[in-house]
Amino acid sequence: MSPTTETLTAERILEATEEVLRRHGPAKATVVDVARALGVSHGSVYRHFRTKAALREAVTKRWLDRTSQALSGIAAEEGRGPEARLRDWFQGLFDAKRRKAGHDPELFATYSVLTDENGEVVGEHIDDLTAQLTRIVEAGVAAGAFTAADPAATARALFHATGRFHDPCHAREWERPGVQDEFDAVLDLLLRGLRP
Amino acid sequence: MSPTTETLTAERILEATEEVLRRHGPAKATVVDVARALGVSHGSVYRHFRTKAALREAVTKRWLDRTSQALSGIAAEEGRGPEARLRDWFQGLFDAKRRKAGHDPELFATYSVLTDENGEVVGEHIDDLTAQLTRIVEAGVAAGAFTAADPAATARALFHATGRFHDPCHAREWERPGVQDEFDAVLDLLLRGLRP
DNA sequence: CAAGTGACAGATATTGAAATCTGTCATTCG
DNA sequence: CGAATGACAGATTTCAATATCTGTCACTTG
Repeated sequence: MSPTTETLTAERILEATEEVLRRHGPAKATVVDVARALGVSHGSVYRHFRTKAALREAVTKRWLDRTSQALSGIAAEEGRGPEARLRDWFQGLFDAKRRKAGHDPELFATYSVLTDENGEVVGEHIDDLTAQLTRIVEAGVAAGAFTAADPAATARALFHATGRFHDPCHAREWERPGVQDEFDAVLDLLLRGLRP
Repeated sequence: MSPTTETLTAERILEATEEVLRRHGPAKATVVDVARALGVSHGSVYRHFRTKAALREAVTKRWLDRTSQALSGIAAEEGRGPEARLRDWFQGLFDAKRRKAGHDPELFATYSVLTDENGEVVGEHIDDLTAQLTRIVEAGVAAGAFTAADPAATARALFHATGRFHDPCHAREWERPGVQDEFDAVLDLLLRGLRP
């Protein structure tokens, strides 16, 4: 509480962990490094996170939450037609991923490792995204622009069918010329399939 | 040429290499192992394959060719409607992959490593598969069952949209309950999109 | 007494020397 | 003479010793 000593919070630890991951990469980032970065003993870190795995999981969750928040804006846009909204949402997802992967490949690789080891958290994130998608599909059905017996199932199918354009395991292919055309072709086909 | 000594052919080397890969895995399979398995010096192997990478590439190609051959039968089936043919083809692809991944995960992992390091060969294999798909789409268009301005582009879009059900990087998810439903949902959506 | 520490045991990672492998080529073998 | 060999240099991998890390906990500190 003194002016020079900030209290050690979970939030501060997460920030320091992100920084350590950015600097050292996922393989060499240690709890000791995090503690060093904060100027505390590693025992203090364990007071806030039971294990190293829990710490990494929390960082992963934070990162994924940030991404899905960015997209929720498009999902909520009420002004445009359902087709345009759906297209924009997927384009927004694709652009965000591609930008991250292209701009700082090492950091992207770091988070790919983290997501690989935290299937549970990733699953929740995907549930989050498909919930956003479901809302768009439902709005489309309500407006008579889409047909979907089970909007949630349809949303999941849309998400799976576009995996090539947002799943990290395809990141290498996002830089190839023509990916945007491939994306458009897939989305055209899917949107045709949604029409009544 | 003597009864006990077979001549050393590329074919025999490829067979021995597959066996060594099966036994030792991709990381520990060496050219020396292959030569030992054949009872020759490793120099002889280099007479048929310029490098270890070329040898592994040839094995990869053989394996991929076997898989695409198995599918070409369905692609050629003239008796059934285009929708059923398309569905069967993708179901055949999915089943084949899932069976391999589930039955011998280690061997599947071995070939996943091989395909990762041989992007070129994999690309040709995918061209092969999309060519089969293109034929099915074209037949559907000719029969008036499908609409597709550019059948080859549509075939590629179909292949991309179903990646989750044949791309090795999703192999972990193939054992989950409900995958078949997800597959059906995606295929339903795509088939709807193909209809005139 | 709540927040933080640091010594400790067992697990994991690093390191550098030794072993093995890759790819070449002059030589042998049939 | 063409196919096969095995010794070789440089690159890569293995292995065991050494160092570091993880997670705990009795203890200190403000």
